[in-house]
Amino acid sequence: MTESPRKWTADRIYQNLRQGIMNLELYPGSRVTETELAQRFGVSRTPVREALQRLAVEGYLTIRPKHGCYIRQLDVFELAEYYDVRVGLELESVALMGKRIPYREVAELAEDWDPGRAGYGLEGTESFKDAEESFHIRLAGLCGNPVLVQYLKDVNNHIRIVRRLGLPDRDSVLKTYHEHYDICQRILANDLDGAATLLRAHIHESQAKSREVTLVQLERRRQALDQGSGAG
Amino acid sequence: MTESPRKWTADRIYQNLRQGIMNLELYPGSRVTETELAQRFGVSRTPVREALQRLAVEGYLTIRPKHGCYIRQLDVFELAEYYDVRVGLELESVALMGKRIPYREVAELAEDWDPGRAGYGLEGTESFKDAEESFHIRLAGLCGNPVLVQYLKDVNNHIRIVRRLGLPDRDSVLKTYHEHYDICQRILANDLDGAATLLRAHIHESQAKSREVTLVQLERRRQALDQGSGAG
DNA sequence: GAAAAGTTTGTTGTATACAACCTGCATGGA
DNA sequence: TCCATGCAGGTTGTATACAACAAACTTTTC
Repeated sequence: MTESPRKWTADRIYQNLRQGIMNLELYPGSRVTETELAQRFGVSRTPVREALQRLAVEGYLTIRPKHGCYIRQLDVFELAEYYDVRVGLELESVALMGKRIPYREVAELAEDWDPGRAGYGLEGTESFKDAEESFHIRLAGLCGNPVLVQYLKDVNNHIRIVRRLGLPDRDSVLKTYHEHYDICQRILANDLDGAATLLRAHIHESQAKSREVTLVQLERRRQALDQGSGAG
Repeated sequence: MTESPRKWTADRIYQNLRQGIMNLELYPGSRVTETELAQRFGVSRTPVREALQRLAVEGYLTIRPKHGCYIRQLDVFELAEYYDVRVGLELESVALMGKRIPYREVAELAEDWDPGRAGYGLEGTESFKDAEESFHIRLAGLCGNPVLVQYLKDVNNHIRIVRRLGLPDRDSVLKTYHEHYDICQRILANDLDGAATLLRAHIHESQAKSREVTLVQLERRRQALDQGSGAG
């Protein structure tokens, strides 16, 4: 889905809006109109429409037929549901490794998440969040099922918004290193069930954390936007 | 994703093309152009473009940027991958029932698939295929995670093409009844792990069957299209 | 005869015009 | 005071025009 610049204008708008939604610059629930966006980007409505339609299909916003587009609301319950889907997909990816365990690749992955050489400069940075997400994608990728990975990426698209909200402290970074490492080790030890159990717990922790963080951060962001004016 | 008629023209084209792709009237790999479709439906290119873009995002066709649209190839390996995703999602839905087992709804579902009162008129009909798919959607729906169900529906959209290819004989219909019924019974007996095991095996059987049937039927359909001319 | 360059045709991408429709408000009546 | 009707503004949905680009074909040259 994240192809290279496919259609210059339309794709630019798409990427731009997507980022805006992720960063909560486009506040959930707010309305955007094609005309307004077309003016803002200095293009016609056509590429804007294309971008909006894509975003709608992908779940970033909802289109009320003859009325307008609304940035998708973050619903804490719905977010939790996405996490459960993640569990289903990621656990199945581990199960699929039973056919042929990709020892070498898992070992490489484990090396990158060795708590001994943990990147202690990363805590509190966006890049740690990216790395965390990347771990799960890489791990799932090793099952040899690109379709599953595609679905997992799609799920990630929906939870990334909240995934980035709370910045992790040093302890939770280290904890993540340990957990990722342990999951890999279980796989290397041929204990796929054990890996699955750890993975499930790991994702459930994220799920719980996301629930705590969401409402607080959302409110904070709202206040910032209110003060900083309507960010035209 | 299967909303009611959202936008008259564009949605009509979308539904129409989607059906065409499902029924293999639009043969996999063939090219379609916006202009051609616009003429065929007697509308302008705009709604056609919208329909094509949706179909592209949903994976029914691929758009080569300045060249045209190609109906998605059916790849037997890829289809198998979709089946594995199904396993992941459906098994997780069963696992999620652990929080609160919906006895009454599962009992109703079991009743509908009681082998004793099996609908023996159904074998060989399209409606049996629909019912089969519906069982899995209903079952997953009972876990109380609409997002998961949405993903499962999406997966079904991709495998429905092949799911319908081979018509089932009487034996496999009865077998399906038994398996569906047994899965429900395990859940009612509070044996979610047992249900999961059965479910996994059940889906894997479909997966294997689909693999057999696909290539044969695909070839048959191709020949029919060749004989019956280009089906303008 | 083969390869390369220029041309031609066709298709998509974007801009704009117009029509249908929905929403909200104001006005009028009960 | 409350509800219904009509009007106005704004927004989307569709049609069409034009430009940019890609691929295929033809022509030319070696």
